[in-house]
Amino acid sequence: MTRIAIHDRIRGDIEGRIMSGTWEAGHRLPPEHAFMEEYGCSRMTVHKAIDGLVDRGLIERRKRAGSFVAAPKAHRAALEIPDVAGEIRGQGKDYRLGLIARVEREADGRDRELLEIESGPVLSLQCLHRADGKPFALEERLISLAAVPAARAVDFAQESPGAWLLAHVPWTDARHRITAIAATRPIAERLAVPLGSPCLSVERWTWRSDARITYARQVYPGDRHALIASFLA
Amino acid sequence: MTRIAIHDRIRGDIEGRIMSGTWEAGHRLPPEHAFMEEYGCSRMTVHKAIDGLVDRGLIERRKRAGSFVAAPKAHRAALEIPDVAGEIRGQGKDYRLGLIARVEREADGRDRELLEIESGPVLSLQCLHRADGKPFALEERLISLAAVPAARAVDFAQESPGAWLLAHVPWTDARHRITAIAATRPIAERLAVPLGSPCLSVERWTWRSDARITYARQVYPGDRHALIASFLA
DNA sequence: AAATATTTGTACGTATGTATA
DNA sequence: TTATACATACGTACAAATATT
Repeated sequence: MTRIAIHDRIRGDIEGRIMSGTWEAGHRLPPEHAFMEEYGCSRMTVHKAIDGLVDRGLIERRKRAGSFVAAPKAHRAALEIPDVAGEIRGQGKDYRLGLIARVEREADGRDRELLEIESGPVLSLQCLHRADGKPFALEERLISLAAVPAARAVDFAQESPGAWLLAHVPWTDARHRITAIAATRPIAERLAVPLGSPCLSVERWTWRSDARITYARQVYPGDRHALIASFLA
Repeated sequence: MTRIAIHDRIRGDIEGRIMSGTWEAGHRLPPEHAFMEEYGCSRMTVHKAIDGLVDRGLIERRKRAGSFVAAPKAHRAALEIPDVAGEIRGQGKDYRLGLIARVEREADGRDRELLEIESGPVLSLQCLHRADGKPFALEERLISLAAVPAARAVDFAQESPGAWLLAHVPWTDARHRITAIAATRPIAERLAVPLGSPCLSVERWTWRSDARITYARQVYPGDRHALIASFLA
């Protein structure tokens, strides 16, 4: 029983040698032929193993020259940005959604800027996510109704906009901007924190192909929330 | 001239149909045989094309059942965390490093906790990164000298600890924690911001295999700095 | 409950193209 | 210029998992 695929074993072996420091950045790997012999497999199989490492940025290939251990890049970390509802429930807490405002309108200047659209109808939402009754995050969201007409019919008092969009709208690109801000009066009141206290602001722009779908800004009380990012292989 | 690889073309075509919404989440793709005929290529080639999409999480495969468009997962974003010096220079600004404190000592209670070590010598550094003369970030760093003895000999008044470690020490894992904090008095003074003003705190723990290498905490003035994370394919 | 057919998973060996030290 | 080493693709084969009959 070939419990583990040959290419996975080769990949793992190489990865181990890189991670352990045996093969440092810039080290030239043996040519694929050498692995063929070492593992008694075909070159395709070796190639596939290395393919995986190239995808992960651990190895760079240059024709004629060979395959090399890549120089460590700047730290890249994978930041999980789950929808707020899922995050709260994942902590075993009771999630409740409060819809503060829902407005359908023609895009005004700010809407156009944030959604990068010329014109068109937008849905503007403001809501407060609560965990075990306590304010958890304040969310401001713009949805381009031209891009997502179905959003008109959704009852966002029941379903959080993030969760609904995630489930119904595929995106091709998203960009996040994370800053620390001081709580303004409306934020302080909604989140029940002192005026001016530090808050974490996470803004997200989401595209599908070249159309902006939605803009969201979530504000968390700074002392009660942290974003965790893990090393990205 | 085969300008573009067949598998890349197939992959792109499928990706397009998913992204455009033509194939929604849960949609079953035609079997690999169908693509063989459509593109007049071998199954290996089709398989490789789909492999790429599986790696990116766009498609899930089940034997006998087929390949399916995956449900969109929670957002994962790639957070670039370059070393501060590189980041400042990348913005075309003049980088200067100020070493505030450098202490070599036996690990005290807090050191042991942050580095997850029983005991041993540590190097504690505090420094201020400046961009065009203005305070940019305050860094507090602990290095386990048992794991990185070479750090003893480095002149961290010349080279930023982040850059040196990145270049000299391979890591296998890192974890980041991002929060918003209020500037304490020492922070406010070093960064030249008002006491209590919001700051972005980025903490990082770095491992090699199972040994903790270093702990770092960087504090940025909240209104002058943002972390940018892009969608992770 | 068991047999069958379908579909993906892995790997082989071969061939030819391409960039480059 | 040439030999090397990666890049792509072919066709074949059998294994593994699982819907369907």
